[in-house]
Amino acid sequence: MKILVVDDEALLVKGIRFNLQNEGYEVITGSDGLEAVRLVQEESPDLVVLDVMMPNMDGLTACARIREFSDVPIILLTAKVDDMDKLMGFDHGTDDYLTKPFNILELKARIRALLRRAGSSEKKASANTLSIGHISLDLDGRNAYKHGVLVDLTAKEFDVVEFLMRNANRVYSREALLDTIWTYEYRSDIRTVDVHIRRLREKLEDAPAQPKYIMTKWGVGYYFRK
Amino acid sequence: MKILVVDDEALLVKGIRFNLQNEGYEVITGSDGLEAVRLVQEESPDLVVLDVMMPNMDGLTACARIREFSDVPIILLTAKVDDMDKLMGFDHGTDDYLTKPFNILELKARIRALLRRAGSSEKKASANTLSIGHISLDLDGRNAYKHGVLVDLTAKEFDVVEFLMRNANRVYSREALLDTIWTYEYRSDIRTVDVHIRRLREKLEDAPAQPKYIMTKWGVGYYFRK
DNA sequence: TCTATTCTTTAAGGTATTATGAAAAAAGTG
DNA sequence: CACTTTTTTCATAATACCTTAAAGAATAGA
Repeated sequence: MKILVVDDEALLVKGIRFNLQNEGYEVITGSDGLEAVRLVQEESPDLVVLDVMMPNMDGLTACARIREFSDVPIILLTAKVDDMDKLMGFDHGTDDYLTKPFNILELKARIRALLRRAGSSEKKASANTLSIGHISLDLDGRNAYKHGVLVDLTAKEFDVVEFLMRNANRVYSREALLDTIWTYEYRSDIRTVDVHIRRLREKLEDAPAQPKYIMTKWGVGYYFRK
Repeated sequence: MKILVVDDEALLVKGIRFNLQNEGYEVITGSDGLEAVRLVQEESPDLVVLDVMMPNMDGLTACARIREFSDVPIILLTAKVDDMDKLMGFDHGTDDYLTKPFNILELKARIRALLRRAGSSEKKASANTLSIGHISLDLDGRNAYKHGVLVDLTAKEFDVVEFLMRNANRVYSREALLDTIWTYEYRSDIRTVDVHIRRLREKLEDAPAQPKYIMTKWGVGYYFRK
């Protein structure tokens, strides 16, 4: 799966590329609207991530231009909430949009959803779950189950446990977790992670004080034990 | 891989150079911000390590200047925690930063990570392990295995055994170990190393009193026998 | 064998890190 | 705008870890 990412913030593009490549996607990048149109023509990617605010040609115009010859799925990134208004009113052929700052997990989720939808003619919607021990996640419904019993997790709690389960047995520092699960430009109190871990243990572990899955690696960080 | 290290503390630069060269990197050095910018232009290194506090031109300015013509990965070294605030905005084009004093292992790890990320177009995250005899390390999870059985190591224990295994058959004095694995400017009791070695033997050797891997070189230091 | 030196082991105190409780701040909702 | 829920922050308690010190064991050299 080839994904085109176009934004004039080089650092952001770099971060997105890194994350998507880790996910197994092929990533090509550009930095303005004209380039976006050209790259869609030349590379025919499977999906496009496009910033609204860009030099030369803005994302909305680029989007419309692309639609003249392709119906590749397009995700727009908007910086200001004001931009949303424009998006809502006009039909530029956008398939989805994301307001900055967003977290990488969210972008990944949307990309997965769009790609699945695009190729849904052949693919069956397989029950999308992730289970380790007595804990399992329903990724579509964003529900968690403990011993098969539904447990109510908040959005962030789900993000945290999903990330840890996807990368079970791998230790992540609080900093690393903040960087990937929280919004990419925000650095909040490091202890926030501890509190989320505690809530998850309360909700998912049989004995929260002696966790069997949501583990602490002393002096390093947290991990989900498989 | 060519790495540029710029810091006005000659001793620190020397230490870093020594360590990176041991790792197989080509190292060039400078001592102030102006020199940093010049050397990036002239030598086009693959990565830059830059101190924030320097004569002539500070690291942040140098970083921004370099970004005008190059997107080489840059790691900033900051002495005071106050400096961190400035970095937090990171519009300087920094890719990573490290607070002094740091230990060499951490710097190496960050360099490895950045280089991998920079050239990640080819590489995929492979199971990252290190095995000698019946002892193996899972570098991602920071777990150790003895005869394939998980053994719980503390953060420092893991650092020590990882270092020794990476440099198997090579003897290190206690001083050398303190310098590389502990923070570089700190000199704690020399016996601390002994205690860590003992714990490692307890956890990893079949017969801790007759070690087969974690060896003593009498009158010199310790090494991991391959 | 004896002595000096170096290494191993033990145990305890201090330090740094994590867990917990509670409450403020922020984000949704109707 | 009031109300609920979620997220973040902060303070304190609990605890794992690291370091230190000191005594005992092993080694090398005389």
